[in-house]
Amino acid sequence: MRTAEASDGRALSDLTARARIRDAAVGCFAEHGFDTPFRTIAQAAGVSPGLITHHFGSKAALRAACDTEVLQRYHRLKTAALADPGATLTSWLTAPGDAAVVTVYMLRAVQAGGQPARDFLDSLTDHARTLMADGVAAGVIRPSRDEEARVRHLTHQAMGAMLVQFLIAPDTTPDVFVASLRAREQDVVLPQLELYTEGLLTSSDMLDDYVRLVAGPTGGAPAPTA
Amino acid sequence: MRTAEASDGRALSDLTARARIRDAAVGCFAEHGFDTPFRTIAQAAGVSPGLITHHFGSKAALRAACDTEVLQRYHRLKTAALADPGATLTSWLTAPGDAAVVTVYMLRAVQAGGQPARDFLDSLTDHARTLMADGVAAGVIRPSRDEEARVRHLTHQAMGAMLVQFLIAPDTTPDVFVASLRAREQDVVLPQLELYTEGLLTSSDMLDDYVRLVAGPTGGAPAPTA
DNA sequence: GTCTATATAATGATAGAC
DNA sequence: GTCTATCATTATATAGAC
Repeated sequence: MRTAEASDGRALSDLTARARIRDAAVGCFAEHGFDTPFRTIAQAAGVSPGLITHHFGSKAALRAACDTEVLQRYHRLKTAALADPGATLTSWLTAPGDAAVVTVYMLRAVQAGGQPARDFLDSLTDHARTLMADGVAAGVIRPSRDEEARVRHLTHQAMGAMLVQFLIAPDTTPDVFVASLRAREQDVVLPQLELYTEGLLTSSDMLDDYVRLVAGPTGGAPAPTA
Repeated sequence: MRTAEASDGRALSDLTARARIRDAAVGCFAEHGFDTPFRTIAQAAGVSPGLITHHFGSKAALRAACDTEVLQRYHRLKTAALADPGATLTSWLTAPGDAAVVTVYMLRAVQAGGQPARDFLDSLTDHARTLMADGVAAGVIRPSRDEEARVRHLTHQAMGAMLVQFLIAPDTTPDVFVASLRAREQDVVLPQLELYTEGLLTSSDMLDDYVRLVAGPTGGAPAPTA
């Protein structure tokens, strides 16, 4: 008899052992990193270490299963947040509980690099692309000469700044980390709002020169009028 | 007979064995990460693995010696670049050779987190602080309501974006990585110049609200007039 | 100072009993 | 399906010969 595999609610303790191991691994990976030994994961799942290998075959396969699980949770949280107009991107990414685990897991995946890092960053970029396009369409965000380059760069920049905050923070639980992010909010929101509102440079000479030099001869997009 | 310990020029092959091991470790750590086994480092240094333990005692001590060495190289490169008015910060960070090793080593140190990450980021922030203050004094950079928060945030953001580029790039040598950074320059310079020149938002409402809400009651710095 | 050989510890993966 | 016991690998650190 197989119980439902937590297609939505989750948190039920009567799951398939495979699902329980996977969820325990997601939690351990978020909390202690991907080098967490099988013994720790098995203990968290309430099973023996050998059973992990029995169900997943190898550590790489377990990691892959956790990656897809976290990506699914991310998309669930994303659609739930899009339905709530009051939630900003950083507000729900730093919510405690499941969102905190997803956020820290993604940070650790980016930290570890490789294809999983690219996959998670692509998902975040997809998210930012729609938000950015909506903002431009609504007139609250200035258009760019290269929208795709901008959304990628801003996503990498935002994720990178968050990753740096994570890397210099002491080792804690996901909930404690996102709480520290919110606590230090004033240190980042003011500079960020200044930058997004007023820019950094007093003159547009550097941008003008660059556009004339690089984007000009190749027939780049015309300068936005907004 | 002890030869000079490479106080400046370096690259001499007649160094103390300890220095040769340290330099080999710096190169291996930059190229293959801090998990490089002793065998690889010993082979690169032309010594036996046991000699590493004999000279440094433990792997943590070797790592610490490499950290201070790289920090010294960074400061040497920094002062050399400050003497050259034509060099920008990213231009000499992405120069091939010794600068590339220093850059990638620092990226890997930040990736690994902990106290070394904080130390390297502090040095980079110190560097940015003077550049930013000079720019504000020269009138090319807008003043901020909180200069210290801005310099920290912008440094973390810039380093974070570079780190993300590094983490999603395929494993290569430091020289190849910084070359790829320069090759992809147009993907990041245009969005960055747009952001630094024009900002992102069309309205200053969010900033005004935030300043009134948070910085106002606590007697924050007045809005810059530039 | 330097090397060879070894001790020790930890981990992922395997084999077989229940 | 699950567990216990074991294997094989890897890496750091140590001991002692030269």
